[in-house]
Amino acid sequence: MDAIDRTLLALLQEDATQAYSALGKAVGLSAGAAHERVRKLRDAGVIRRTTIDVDPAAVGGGVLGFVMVESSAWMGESGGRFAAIPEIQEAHVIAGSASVLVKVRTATTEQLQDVLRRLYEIEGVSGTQATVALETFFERPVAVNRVNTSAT
Amino acid sequence: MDAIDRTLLALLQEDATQAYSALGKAVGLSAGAAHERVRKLRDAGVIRRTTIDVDPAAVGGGVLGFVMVESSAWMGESGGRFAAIPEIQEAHVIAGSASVLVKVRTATTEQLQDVLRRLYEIEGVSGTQATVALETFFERPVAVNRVNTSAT
DNA sequence: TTTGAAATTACAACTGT
DNA sequence: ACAGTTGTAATTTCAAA
Repeated sequence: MDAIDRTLLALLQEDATQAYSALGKAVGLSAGAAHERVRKLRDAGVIRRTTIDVDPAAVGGGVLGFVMVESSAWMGESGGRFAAIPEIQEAHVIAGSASVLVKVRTATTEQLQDVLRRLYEIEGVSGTQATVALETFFERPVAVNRVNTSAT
Repeated sequence: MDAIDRTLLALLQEDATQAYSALGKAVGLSAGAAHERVRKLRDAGVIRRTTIDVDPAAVGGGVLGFVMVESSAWMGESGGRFAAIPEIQEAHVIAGSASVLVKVRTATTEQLQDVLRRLYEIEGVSGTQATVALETFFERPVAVNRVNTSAT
């Protein structure tokens, strides 16, 4: 994991369709060498997968909400219950008064309310505190150009 | 945007490296037809880009925090100030008591604290309320298999 | 790093609805 | 006109020297 690897990651985050020859040129390497580096990053799990970025509004996810879920019980094993709600894009166990923070995308605020209803059906959930996003400044991939602390 | 398009989106979210022949087979179309549909989804902006999913922990982003940023002024034009902090992965203007919700990834909690310091340097920011994620249940792409409301 | 074969993409012209 | 099929040339991938 040196500076070249991080540059490759940043370039692929921007556009994963570009050819290895272009990647190699950008970092001063041959296409084969760039290819080999990317293969190793994949094997090491640094690159989890190649995917597409879909416009949420185009697939019925124009309303973005965050919900603080309060609980009266240990929620550490409840991940599957949250994952069963497709509108939930992320779910994190958090420190603090609430127990779980979820990120929700729906087409309408009515559907967001319905997600709250389904959240209450999960055992241990004792309350929710929902916030609607009025505007998204940005959503971007993890920054890779930073002093590294862990990893190979 | 019919059912086949949504299936193609879901397949590409899972693995954007697969060949059009495989995509076509999965939806009962020829490789050329699948290619044409994906091209149109790209042109329409439904597919914003092809990218890689990088493991945050491998690039110094093992600590995940959410920060509610309170403000004493209109924050609608401050997006650039937040974007200038690379550790911030997302920033949303929200309804409610706080003004902006940001998602932050750092290597350590000390670095998270330093992000808070930099947030206070943004004009109008009057307070922050940070929460650390103890565990991430899941983070996944937007669900595409849903009744569509907008779009072509 | 370079090479070369295999696979894939991108782009035709064509067909049917 | 529109969406899909088939065929083909140009790239690209990927393993091996």
